[in-house]
Amino acid sequence: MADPKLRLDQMLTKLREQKFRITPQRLAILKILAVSDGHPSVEQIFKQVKADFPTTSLATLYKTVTLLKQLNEVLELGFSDSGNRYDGNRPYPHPHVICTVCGNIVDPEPDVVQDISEDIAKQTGYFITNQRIDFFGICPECQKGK
Amino acid sequence: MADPKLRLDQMLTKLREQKFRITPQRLAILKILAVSDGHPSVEQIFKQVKADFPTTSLATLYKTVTLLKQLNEVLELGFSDSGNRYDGNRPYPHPHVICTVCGNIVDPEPDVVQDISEDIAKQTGYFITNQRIDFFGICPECQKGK
DNA sequence: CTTCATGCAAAACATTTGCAGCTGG
DNA sequence: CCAGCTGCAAATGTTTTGCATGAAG
Repeated sequence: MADPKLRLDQMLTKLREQKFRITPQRLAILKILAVSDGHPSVEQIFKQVKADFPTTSLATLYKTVTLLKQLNEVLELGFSDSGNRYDGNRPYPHPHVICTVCGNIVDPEPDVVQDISEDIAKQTGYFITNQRIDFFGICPECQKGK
Repeated sequence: MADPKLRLDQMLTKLREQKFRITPQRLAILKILAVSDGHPSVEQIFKQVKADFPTTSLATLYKTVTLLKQLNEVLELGFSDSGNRYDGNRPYPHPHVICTVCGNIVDPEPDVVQDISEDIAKQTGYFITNQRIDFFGICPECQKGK
């Protein structure tokens, strides 16, 4: 995992470069996304943000996350059947392994996944811009619980 | 692509085996999912279904799709930022290539993607049950249109 | 006939938006 | 200062649900 402090600085720099304001609300959100421990949901981020800066609203959280997505400073994992999850620590596409029982999400070592975008592009004629690779299963903890 | 007539028969057999009723509404939905041309959305399926059996309601469509998902006779591609898409022709996990402009979805040849589930399982300790591999990009048609 | 399926309308959710007022730089 | 940000509340869009009616087997 990238150093959270470094990531926070990178995000702040990006905002300043593009003349976006650093508000206390945004700072509180950035701090949590820089760590992104366990790939939090909006609701989880919201809870933590309120501990840091209590008057933050959900709308602001959504707006900030949308902004960071546009700046490519946060990776959104969209799920149609539950809240989306966020990774601000590694904001580039990478595979995820998701527990279908407790919802925990971990990153496997990247080297097990070869990048086949080029093969796909050659074969389909698509100009590939992004990818999403998810594995679903049951984490070691939840296997024990059976 | 699997033969649509064969797929329809397979689905009907599965329903009968499990004592689910074959209603005209279900039959109309199954016919469309057996082809699944272009991986239709609920709205697209709904439009086609109504052409075949006009009194079908959206609720019934959703209920039927939910049933077929449980029977593993349709694959749902969930997207958090737009309607879900469905594939009843190949109802097992396989990679998809999605145009971010027009929404078209195609299946690449499966052989370009090696299955790394086992490596992932070994490395993370997760018991892997499912996977989802999506490539996003711009299809040949939409590239022309630029 | 009896049980299951349908269709309507209302509910449930996550997310987005409009806008008046506030505030960072 | 004042453009951009916040927070509230209302709107949105998709999917689910409760329940009375209808039809499959």
